[in-house]
Amino acid sequence: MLRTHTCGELTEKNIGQTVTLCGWVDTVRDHGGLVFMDLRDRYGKTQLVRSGAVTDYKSEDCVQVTGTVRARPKGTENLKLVTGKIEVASDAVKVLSAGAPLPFEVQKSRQTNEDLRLQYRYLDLRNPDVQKNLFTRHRVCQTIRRVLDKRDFIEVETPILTKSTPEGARDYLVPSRVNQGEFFALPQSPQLFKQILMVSGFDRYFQIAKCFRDEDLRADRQPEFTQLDMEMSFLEEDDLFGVVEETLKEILKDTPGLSLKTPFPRLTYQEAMNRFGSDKPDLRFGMEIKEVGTMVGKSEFKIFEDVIAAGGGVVAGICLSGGGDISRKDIDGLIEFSKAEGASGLAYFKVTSASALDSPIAKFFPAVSQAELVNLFGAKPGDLLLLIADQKPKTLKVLGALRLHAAKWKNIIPGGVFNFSWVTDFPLFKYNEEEKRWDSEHHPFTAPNEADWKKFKPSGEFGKIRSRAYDLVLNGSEIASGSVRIHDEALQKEIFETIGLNAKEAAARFGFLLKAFEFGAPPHGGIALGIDRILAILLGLDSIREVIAFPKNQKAVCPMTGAPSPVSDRQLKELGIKIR
RNA sequence: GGGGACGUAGCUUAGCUGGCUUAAAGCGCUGCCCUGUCACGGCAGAGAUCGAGGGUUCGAAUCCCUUCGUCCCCGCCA
Repeated sequence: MLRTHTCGELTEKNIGQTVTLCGWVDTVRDHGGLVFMDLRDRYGKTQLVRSGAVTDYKSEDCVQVTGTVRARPKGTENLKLVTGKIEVASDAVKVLSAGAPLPFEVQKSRQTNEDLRLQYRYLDLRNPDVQKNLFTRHRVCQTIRRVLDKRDFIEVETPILTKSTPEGARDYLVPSRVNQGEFFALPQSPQLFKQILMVSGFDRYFQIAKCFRDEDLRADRQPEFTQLDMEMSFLEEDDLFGVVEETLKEILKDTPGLSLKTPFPRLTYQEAMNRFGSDKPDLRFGMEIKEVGTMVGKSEFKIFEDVIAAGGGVVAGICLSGGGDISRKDIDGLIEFSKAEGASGLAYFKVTSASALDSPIAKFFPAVSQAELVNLFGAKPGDLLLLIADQKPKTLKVLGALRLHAAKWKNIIPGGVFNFSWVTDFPLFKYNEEEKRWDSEHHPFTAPNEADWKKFKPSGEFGKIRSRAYDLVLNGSEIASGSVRIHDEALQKEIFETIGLNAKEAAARFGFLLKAFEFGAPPHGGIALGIDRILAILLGLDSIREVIAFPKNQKAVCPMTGAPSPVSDRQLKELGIKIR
């Protein structure tokens, strides 16, 4: 009887059986008439086939082998690369589809020029190492659906062709043929639809949703990406954090050898900025920022004195463990880096003893101050102190960047660690210098911290108002962002007024949402998790392109299909569009 | 829009302070040899207008300018 197997399914139990195997030829070895091949299935598993004298096939041909499973002869059974103890002695090898000469070796595609990989993505994806990423992605999505279904979430598809609401990122626009001169936009996120679903009473919604943003690309940013979008009614932050933590815990269970402690630690935005100079702090290592203002304020170093005297200025720094042996050239590199980040300079001190510093500017600091500095940072001889003096926000930002830069350079960030944390209490607004007005930091439907709103709104101190927005951070990457929303019509109007959106404009953009809110909107909130980013980090990959089947390159072009591409005049005419 | 890196056989790279290069190596490819190999081994061979264009020079893969392509970062990403 004929039985069909994939390579990975065959074991010693199959010895004696006649099987048909289909797959791709991984390698062929010819030993003077005795020919062996490794046949590869879709899991990247290979099976050794002893194929007699048949040689009219080669690497990456798609073949069908019929033969008998049998034990390997003594001395050849302990092999690493193929199923060790058995082999298939073929009676017939049929080439189902011959492979053309290869542009690169499939097994080594990860070492190949990425442009070529993407151009021949189908071959790149034959590489088991690359294929594994998509299998993991599938597994993660199944886990998400299982966990959320069990928790009574319902997955709802929202439109891909939708309304342009030009805020935030640029929209991808789609011209309408039926309504010439009018455009759909591809969704930047299902944000408004999921809030409307709350109004409809689906109080637990999720969607594994494609989102589109027409902005410049990065290793962790593609024009189309996937997010796990969620929204819940009648929730408090803790409810949502719990669901997300449970989901991630289950996801990490799929990855052997990893465990996850919940609940995740929480930091406020202010804390994150003060301690790490970032709203997405990498907590895998210390090197926290310390403000040193008062003790160096007593120094005779004029630059520091002036900054502090100016008001709003601070002196703060970090301690680079073991950085004391830094060369003059590398110091210059750090100074240049700091300046590129906006600092006017960088002060550095090599720690020479438990109480003494070595630096071109050390002479301006009395021995007491030097000892205090060493003490403050808990520095050891051989460490390097890096200080920035400027207005507080800029100082923190530069030190945050410097902290990451120096840690990467010194290779002190541990690998194989997954460090999740919540960052809460983001500011509600940020000041737009160009437009001379306040903008929403997150989006205009984000609920303010109630106490802050009451306290600072009347006095117009909008910058001090915290919001109920939160981010989830993994190893220094923002992997999720969400908020408790506004469900009160009057409050929503006040927010619009604050960001300079009059009733008419608000109605034109979000009228459908505001209208929906008139009919009994429940308190609600939600979050969106970047699936691509999470996968890339969990799999230890540098780019989300590795976890996307058919990604775009840095110029937002698909090297395989050549998209985007010009269209015919006829198509344009039908759409009523003229190209300049 | 700005800063940086890279571009040399099908692939990965070396050479690049100008001439010892008739551009080198590994992998892959082709042919021959080998009956237990699995990163097989041995022998032989094909394969490169050094991304493109221009310039400097007696002489350019190498220096200069322009241009194209890819990647990383800043800006941008509510």
